[in-house]
Amino acid sequence: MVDKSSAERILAAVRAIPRGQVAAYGEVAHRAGLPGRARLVARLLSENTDPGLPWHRVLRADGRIAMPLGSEGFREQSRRLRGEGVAVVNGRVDKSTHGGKGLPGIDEQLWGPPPG
DNA sequence: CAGGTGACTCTAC
DNA sequence: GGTAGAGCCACCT
Repeated sequence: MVDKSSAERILAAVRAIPRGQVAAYGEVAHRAGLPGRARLVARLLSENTDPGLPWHRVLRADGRIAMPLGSEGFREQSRRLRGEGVAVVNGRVDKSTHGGKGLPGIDEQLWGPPPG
């Protein structure tokens, strides 16, 4: 793995996000080996058309969905997240209730520094 | 080459 | 908890 295209690394990092978990644009970019390219991640997701890509697991740094409430993409993202057991409240991912299912803490799984 | 834009992020108030 | 400003990178006009 020397250097595939930045896009491929980013897409790989997004696909690497476990089901029921979420990651921030900057976090994904960092994992992809592209620190500071959060905007590049956003642009890729906007251009991406792969239905198998868990793009809905990518949120902003504050846990907010990176789209206006009521927007088509917003509803799609929130719906998919809920389908995975992730609670979405007011356009924001609830990392406290876990949906009341006893799911692992999202913030402790992926929001902190990446595991070694 | 300069200026504007965006599914971003950080710091300061 | 919020808003405002600046920094950031890739792309378009």
